[in-house]
Amino acid sequence: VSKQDGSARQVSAASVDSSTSPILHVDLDAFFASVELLDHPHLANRPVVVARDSPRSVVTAANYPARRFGVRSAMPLAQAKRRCPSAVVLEPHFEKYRHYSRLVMSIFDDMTPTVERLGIDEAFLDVSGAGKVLGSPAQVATLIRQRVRDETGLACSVGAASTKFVAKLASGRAKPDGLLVIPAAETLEFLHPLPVSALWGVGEATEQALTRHALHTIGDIAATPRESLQRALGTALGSKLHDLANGIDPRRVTTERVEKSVGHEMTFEVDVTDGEQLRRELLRLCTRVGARLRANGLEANTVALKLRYADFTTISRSRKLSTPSDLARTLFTEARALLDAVGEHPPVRLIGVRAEQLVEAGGAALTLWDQDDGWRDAERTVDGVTRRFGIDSLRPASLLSPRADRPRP
DNA sequence: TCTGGGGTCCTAGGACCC
DNA sequence: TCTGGGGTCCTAGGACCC
Repeated sequence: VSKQDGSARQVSAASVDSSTSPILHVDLDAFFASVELLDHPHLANRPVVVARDSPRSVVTAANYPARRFGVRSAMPLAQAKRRCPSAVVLEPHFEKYRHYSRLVMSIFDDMTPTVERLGIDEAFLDVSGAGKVLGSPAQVATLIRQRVRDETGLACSVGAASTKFVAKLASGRAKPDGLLVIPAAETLEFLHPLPVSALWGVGEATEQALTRHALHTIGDIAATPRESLQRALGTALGSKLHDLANGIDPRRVTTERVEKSVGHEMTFEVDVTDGEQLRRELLRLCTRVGARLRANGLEANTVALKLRYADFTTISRSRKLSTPSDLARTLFTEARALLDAVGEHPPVRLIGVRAEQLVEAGGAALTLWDQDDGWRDAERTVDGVTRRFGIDSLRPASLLSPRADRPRP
């Protein structure tokens, strides 16, 4: 096991045999915060938190100085400010993050065709075929880290291992700004002392269940019969954890991923009881979901509504459509019916809508307009025939109160 | 302390069909 | 009168990840 990083510990990764560790997991360090700091270099050594500065927001990202105060992603912003009053809060700029993400991912693409993106700031690479041209996995990892730094100014950490799961764990242990190689033969030696919470798929609830059974380390899990784990955690999870704890993870690095759902949700700054306001927000969300479906050439077979009440209980209601659709009007009609069917309910803090069971759309779709009132919708060409979906008849006002419906002049 | 927004996957019960 | 077994689909909820 060898670690190489930019700080005090300098163990040359080149001295370790990485030939049995062809799977790389590359993870950008404190990504959103690091991107923001490119524009504010004078803040680099101060605690910086990226978050929308609103009463109910949470921390989107924190740099390492802020983490020293115990600030973590997903922590309520109010709590983060109490822990670290000196923190500078910066608004997020997601378009900027997507830009840097594309730059970094294209560096990965230069190394191997086998790149699996995992969200905006990490990826798996299988570099087993890169040997002749670029060198060993450790040499590829070092090259990646250098290029990412030179070309974007960002730091990333890399884990190299024989499986995805161990590579991901290794990149986490390499942070910040490090490289950690786990040769295949040293996998169990690396895994077994780690706490169960390090396992992929073990969150708070599962950790508690494992603690109740006196299982604290990955080694404890490896030594427990598969059947016992399945009884304690369910068939699928029990089996998966047993495999991972024993270093078994047959998942390949795959390049293509099919989108399974598209959704938007929004938390109100103040809980909402007014039905008209809920429907207005629902319509806005459906408009965004419809636009995204059309932009991706997809149609939904199912529409799901999500409500979170003031006490944080969350319900969902879903319904299969008679025909797949990518139109905000259809999504909204269904979502509104689901909302109406809920009946009396407590004040709402979050409302969301999700398009599920996606299929490829039947023809080429165009987003045609983006009007002053914020409404957008499409026309669609199928087999050379263009069907137009009304404009004025789809104005938000007409959907909210059908009386306002009127034909297009 | 008071909990975002984007997703994926699993479980479980009931309907329905053969 | 008391009663199958399997398979699939649909829906609701929850855990988890970044």
